[in-house]
Amino acid sequence: MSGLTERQKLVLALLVRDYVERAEPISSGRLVDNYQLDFSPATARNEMAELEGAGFLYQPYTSAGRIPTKEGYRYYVRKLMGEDRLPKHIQEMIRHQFYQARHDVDDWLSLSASVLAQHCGVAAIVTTLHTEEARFKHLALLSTRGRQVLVVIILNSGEVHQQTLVLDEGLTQAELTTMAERINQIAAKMDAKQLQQVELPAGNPNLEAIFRTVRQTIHGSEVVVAGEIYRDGLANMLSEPEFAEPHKAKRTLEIFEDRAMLDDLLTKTIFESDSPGVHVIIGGEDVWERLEDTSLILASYGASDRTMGALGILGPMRMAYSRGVPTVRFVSELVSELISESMNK
Amino acid sequence: MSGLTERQKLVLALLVRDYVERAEPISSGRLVDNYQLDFSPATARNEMAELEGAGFLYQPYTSAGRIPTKEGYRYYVRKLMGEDRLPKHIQEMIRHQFYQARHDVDDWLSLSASVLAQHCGVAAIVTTLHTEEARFKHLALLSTRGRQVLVVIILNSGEVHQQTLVLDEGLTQAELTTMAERINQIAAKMDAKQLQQVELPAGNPNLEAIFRTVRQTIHGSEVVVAGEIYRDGLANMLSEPEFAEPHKAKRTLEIFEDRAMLDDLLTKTIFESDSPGVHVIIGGEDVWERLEDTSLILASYGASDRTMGALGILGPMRMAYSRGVPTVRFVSELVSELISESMNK
DNA sequence: CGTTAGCACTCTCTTCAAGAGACTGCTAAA
DNA sequence: TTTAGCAGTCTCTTGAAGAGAGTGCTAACG
Repeated sequence: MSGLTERQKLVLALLVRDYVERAEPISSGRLVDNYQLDFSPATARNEMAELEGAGFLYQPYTSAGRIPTKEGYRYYVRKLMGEDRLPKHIQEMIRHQFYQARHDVDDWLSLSASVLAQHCGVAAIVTTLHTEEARFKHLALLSTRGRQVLVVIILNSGEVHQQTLVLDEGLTQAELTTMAERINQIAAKMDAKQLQQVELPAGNPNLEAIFRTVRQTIHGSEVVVAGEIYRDGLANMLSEPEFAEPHKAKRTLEIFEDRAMLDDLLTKTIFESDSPGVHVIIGGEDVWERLEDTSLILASYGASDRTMGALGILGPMRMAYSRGVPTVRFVSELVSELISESMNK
Repeated sequence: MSGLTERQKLVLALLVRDYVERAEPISSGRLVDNYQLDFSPATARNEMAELEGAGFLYQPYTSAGRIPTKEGYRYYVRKLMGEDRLPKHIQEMIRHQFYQARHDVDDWLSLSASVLAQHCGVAAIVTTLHTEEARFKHLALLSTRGRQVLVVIILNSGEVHQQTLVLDEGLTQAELTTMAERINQIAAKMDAKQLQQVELPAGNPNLEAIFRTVRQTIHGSEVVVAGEIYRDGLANMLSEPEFAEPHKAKRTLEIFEDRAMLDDLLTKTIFESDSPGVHVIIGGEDVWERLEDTSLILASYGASDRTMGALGILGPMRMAYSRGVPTVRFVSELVSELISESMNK
């Protein structure tokens, strides 16, 4: 589907780069001038019209320059940006900052936030994680065929467990729904220990069987929960022109303050994704509505293969991805390295 | 010096109240109307002119309404505001929020921040404190008379210790300065333990005597250091019209992110002040330049007589002091109470 | 056929002037 | 001492005009 010509890719890449820097719609003339392209503004205009058709650019109004769309940024990050390492001298600078700190995980983490904020000019987040016993949230019972029942259990984390069960006697869907309702009330928010202590009315083998399933599911489960959150660089963001309107700034700050939101975000991207490395979330990826104009660059850190938390940056969609991605990657690797070392001692 | 007539006080109080609510210059007509005063706008104008002369009000331009000055707010808070308790039903609401939380100091503190932010509509800060061993920062030696020398030692906290010492033999100021210089280099940033391990060149009784003084000073000293900082309600602030200009919002956010600044602020107001209770810092009290347009309401909390930290709110100078002061007081008392109880168990 | 110069057209942004509106300070009367 | 009345001041809004920036289209060019 990558039906873009090389020149179109070039135009898109340069336009994103230029727009990130200037925060103003980029015109054909400017682009050709600024990057000494060997074709004329008219040609650039044609390509830009093409890119607009493909959904990568838009004009704020007829006859203004172009601005990348969400899709434009995504294409840029995935295919055009390249995977540069952070320049050596910056790596050294950051290493130095870490070596000067006290040798203590807490310090490294809060330093990470500060370093990320400083080097990327946006807001930074670092979270620690720990696992917590799972709690029961919701149960649904679905009759499938004969005495077979599909048991769906939802944990407080949102995690879903499914299991089929064969009951002693067939029950109608209505009866199953009533029973599920009952269990939902009894077991609301309980953890494994509390569930163990529930005394069921005797003489209902179906109820007992289902409840046993619930107990087993919760018992074996752990839920990843964010612990501490370190934040830094909020003030940076307010320098960005996109936050000139206070209500936009407010929205972004609310995201930044909303632990539940951040937890969800980090869990979903870092822990439920199978691809390792740096994750870039552009404009909420059409999942998180509130992140409409916001982007994040996230990575996990930890000792060897054990993930201990997530770190990254948060900024306007017009963000220097080509700087942010290598920086986040480098810091996450550095912190992981430091933690591993300190654990081997 | 309180040379204001009763009516002037009334006008000032109402004007502050009204301005806090409306965030616009208040005119004589509006004031009389809104509060059904039994004198005419013309009279109000005369009083306002008087109050302007006294430095409590100003006009943003000729023939606009009036706005309170820093001094206006201070007078209001000190003399006019009254010392209302928080209304019973709000007290109950807040208590409820606390009783629903887990019974754990960390939770109480982060909850405090959230409650303060919510009820006062501004940003909230809660800090924990712990004492830490003092470290050496700087030494100055001043020759006073004959063999008498004034030893001035500065700790890392900024705390200053003075002591006079009588040396074996008189030294010139130049010699003293050199010696101080030498010690400053050797002992930089050392704590008591490190100072103990320093081996001095033998045969210099003066040096030894002075160094002994340094050791003793540092040894007995502890320094109060802020630990965790809980913040909440940042987003609230951006709703205030004073933060419509991004650079102002940025300045305030920078304060909020600047741990060193907050430490200094809290230490100076809460711990070096002798008056207990709630402290109101209006417009930086001409000490902290960066707090120019900002006000804080702070109080300490802790079990019985042991201060464990500080909490309070931070907002624009146009802040609802009459709501903030009782709220901060109540929350600080409530947290103290909860902590005391939990320690007695 | 792709590329490009030229140009008409569109839309925003700035500037300026005029007028409305909001308050004040002053004067003179109550 | 208080207050009605009023001239004067300053801001804010509105509208129109003009400059500026940039595009899309057309037609010419290699």
